[in-house]
Amino acid sequence: MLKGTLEGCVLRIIDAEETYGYAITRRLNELGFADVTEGTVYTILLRLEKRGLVDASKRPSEQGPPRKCYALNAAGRRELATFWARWDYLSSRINELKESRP
Amino acid sequence: MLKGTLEGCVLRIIDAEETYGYAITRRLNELGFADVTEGTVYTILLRLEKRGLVDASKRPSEQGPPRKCYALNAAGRRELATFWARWDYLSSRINELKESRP
DNA sequence: TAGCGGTACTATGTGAGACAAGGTAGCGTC
DNA sequence: GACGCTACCTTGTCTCACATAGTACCGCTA
Repeated sequence: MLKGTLEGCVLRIIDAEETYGYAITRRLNELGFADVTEGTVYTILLRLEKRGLVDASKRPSEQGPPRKCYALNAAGRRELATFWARWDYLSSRINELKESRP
Repeated sequence: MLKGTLEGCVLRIIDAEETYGYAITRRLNELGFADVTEGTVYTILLRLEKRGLVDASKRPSEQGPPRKCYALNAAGRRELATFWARWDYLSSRINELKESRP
């Protein structure tokens, strides 16, 4: 039902700033999604790329191997908007259920 | 990440009132979870029963076959509490991410 | 200069949850 | 007796999340 939520979060992070897998993982961890690992993020990123929601480009790094930077394109922004709509709807339904008196 | 949310909702509904699969499905639908089907609910119910979170009992129905009524037991109430804790944590993290300025 | 730790990406396999699809059956009514 | 509603269960499939493991670049230091 709420599957694809992590994917939405990744879209949001990319929307805020053009970035890359390793940094996205660190960002998610510091945002409180503690047990999200690189493997998880990279599979999401590849999926997003395959679905044509992000544009990727290689950039040299100051330290370590080159980075694969991702930017949201128009389709990605549309997807993000529908994701938030879905999220708002479902999360408020769940909160209603939680708060409702028997 | 948020998987098991539907399961939590089902636990909540049973916690509010001892009830059965068919009615739970109708309840979820009218609560706004429109595309939840009976098959989905029954698999959740069987899982809950197997995990010892609910107690089941057959009851005759006024119309139609007998109902399998479910009630939350102590373990189920504990599970529901930890589910809400998890939900509160994750949903507020996601809302923070949503509301945050780039 | 070899090794270590941090950065950075990729591939592959697994498990569980959500869902579709289909089947069985009791009961009331037209 | 066919239809429609109630009520349950089974089986298969897809995808997401996650684990695991491997490759490789770079800077530091012992």
